[in-house]
Amino acid sequence: MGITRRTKSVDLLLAEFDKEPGAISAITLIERLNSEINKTTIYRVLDKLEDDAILHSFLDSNGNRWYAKCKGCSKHRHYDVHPHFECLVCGKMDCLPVEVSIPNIKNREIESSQILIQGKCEDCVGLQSNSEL
Amino acid sequence: MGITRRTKSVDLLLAEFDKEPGAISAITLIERLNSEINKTTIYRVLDKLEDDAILHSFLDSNGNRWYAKCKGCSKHRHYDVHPHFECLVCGKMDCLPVEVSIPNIKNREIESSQILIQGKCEDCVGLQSNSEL
DNA sequence: TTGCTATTGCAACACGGTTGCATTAAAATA
DNA sequence: TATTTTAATGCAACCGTGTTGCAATAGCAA
Repeated sequence: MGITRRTKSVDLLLAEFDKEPGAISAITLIERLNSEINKTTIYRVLDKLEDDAILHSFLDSNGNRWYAKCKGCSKHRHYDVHPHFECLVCGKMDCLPVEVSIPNIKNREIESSQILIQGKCEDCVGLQSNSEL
Repeated sequence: MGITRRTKSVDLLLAEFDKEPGAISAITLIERLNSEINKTTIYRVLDKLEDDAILHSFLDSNGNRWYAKCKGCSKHRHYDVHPHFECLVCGKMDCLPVEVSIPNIKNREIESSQILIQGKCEDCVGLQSNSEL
């Protein structure tokens, strides 16, 4: 069941995703908004925004959940075949506008798939790390 | 730091992976072995077996960790580009002997990637579900 | 303005995993 | 074989992310 009432919590959470082009972790949202919204509420609203296909979520390599705005996710089916990219230098996470094709696998039926890529993002790929100096 | 002494815990854990062709979750191992090994020890031994590239680990869609025997993982680098397949019917998890190629992404440097595919496994793909009857 | 009920905050809990520390037991050495 | 060293273990207590139950609050339709 999705969102039926426009509340302060919904507005505040959506505002965070308007500020930020990439994904935001649930933990970060709780840190940023804890003076204004209770964490239980944050989890509940995120859940509903995902039901409504306004956000989609995925896990990072630590098992923590991240949320990002849906682009082209329908209410009935999430087309989340795009990979998520985690920058190991700055920690930024974003949705890659690429499609990775999962090959058909003999005798198996694929329902969904998640791809997490880790490396250096555009901002960090040029930078020299301390250990390389 | 990997394993330096052959202990009961190491033997018991390795025996579990000899019984089972697929992956086993940490939770399952704790359930199965809790009368013989303390859970702290289980986590510690799994960690070391991973350091030694005897096992590799990955997360499922709930953020729970699974372990599987390494085939072709070197001590220095894990070649875990193979996807992991989670059967949504029977819960079985296994390593797919396929390589999925991650395309190069402009201005980014890829260090590693994880692919989790969900669907029906070989044993469950033919079965009729109750809702379809 | 009233009434219905979705939403919220709070406290307590669930659960996978970790830490610190005293004890035990591999295995190297004598 | 007996001794010594120290890796490995068990235990209790803890940590962090997320959930639940319930009473209070606040959208919003009538």
